[in-house]
Amino acid sequence: MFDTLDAHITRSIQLTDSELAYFHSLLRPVSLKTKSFLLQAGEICTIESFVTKGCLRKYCLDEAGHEVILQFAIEDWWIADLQSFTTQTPSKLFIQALEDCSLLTIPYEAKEELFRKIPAMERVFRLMVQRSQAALQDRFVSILTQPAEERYLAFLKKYPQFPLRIPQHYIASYLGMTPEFLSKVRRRLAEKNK
Amino acid sequence: MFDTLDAHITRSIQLTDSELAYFHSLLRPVSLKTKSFLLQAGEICTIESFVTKGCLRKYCLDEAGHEVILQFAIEDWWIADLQSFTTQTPSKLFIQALEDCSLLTIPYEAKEELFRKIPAMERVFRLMVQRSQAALQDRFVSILTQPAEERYLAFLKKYPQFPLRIPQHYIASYLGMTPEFLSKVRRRLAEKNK
DNA sequence: CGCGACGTTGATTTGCCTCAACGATTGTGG
DNA sequence: CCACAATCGTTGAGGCAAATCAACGTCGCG
Repeated sequence: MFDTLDAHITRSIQLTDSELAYFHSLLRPVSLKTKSFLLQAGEICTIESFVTKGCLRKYCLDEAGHEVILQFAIEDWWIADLQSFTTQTPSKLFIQALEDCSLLTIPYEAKEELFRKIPAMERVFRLMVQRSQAALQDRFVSILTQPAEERYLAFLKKYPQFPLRIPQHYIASYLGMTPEFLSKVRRRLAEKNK
Repeated sequence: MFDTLDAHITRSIQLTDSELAYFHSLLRPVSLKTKSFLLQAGEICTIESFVTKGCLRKYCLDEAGHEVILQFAIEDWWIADLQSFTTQTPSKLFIQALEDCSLLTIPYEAKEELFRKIPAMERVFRLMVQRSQAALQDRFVSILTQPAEERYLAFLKKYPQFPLRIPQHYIASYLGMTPEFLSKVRRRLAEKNK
């Protein structure tokens, strides 16, 4: 159960077996049914979650009520509203299961205790945030510079497995376009390849 | 010279005087003339810089050669291409002085040594990245959901001092619109307020 | 079976871009 | 210290990518 998570960590730092066991002792397994929410706007994000099975989406709503999807998370990804988690203030985001999920979660206080006992773990999480920052920056630039069709093709190339398990209108939202337009983009691509 | 930087750090962790002195010993002051580059695409980002005086911009170029401004940095901000810095691989970004600047820089190896000697410093930088991540996420959402006029008004409210020292076409790029269009947005706003 | 979720299609609209031209200001080398 | 170029902001005409709105077909599921 902890294997891929441990591999994840030991890529950044070395831990002794007892340190690893201590880390495991802080984690709480959680199951989540399709469409149920791990977090809703207004709540404080009390846990960070590592996905061992299933698929989730993190999104926010604009004033008009439109969803903007900020992240998908599948197996071996972490998901949380770090802003709310770190400051322990109400979130503006939703985290929802798109499939039945199994998670390993760590509560806020446990994570702080982990950092006190094993300061090197700060490094693991720092590098994690840096990677997600880099990914967000790439998306930011692509939205500003690439037309919808190129964004969709790049998405297919980077995450070929996602369209197999994620409804198309969520992918449209992730790519910053309407579901109708993504449908038209796909038709144009299909006609090209005839 | 170190005052605001120290205040910055002690907001996240407590350091002894000797730890602080050690940290200072790792920093190198750098001066930068207007329009000169701290980093150019293709180079490896070897330093992280804390701005004690002046103003810089960080940007990338798309295939068509258009600039996309990712960050402005003024006094008391850090600036670097973290992606390139962390992996020590060639950057795709430019960092350029918009005014004559004074910086406190820390080289890659010195930062690693700092983390080895004072692991708690990982926390300082983790929290820094988290804050910049949150800021980028807000910009991301605003570009996807707000029209140009609202983005500009929100920018003025958040950074009222920036238009006084940053050329307008750079602000347009930061807000994800053309300089021509920002000019038209401003005219419409001026006419409203008559 | 009936309903909701999902994807598609077409008609219309629009926010923003592109391109081109033009003043105003700055700064810099002769 | 002036002249000229570069930088910067503005304006207008025209075009386009993508949004909006509305209707419809198809699944899968309770």
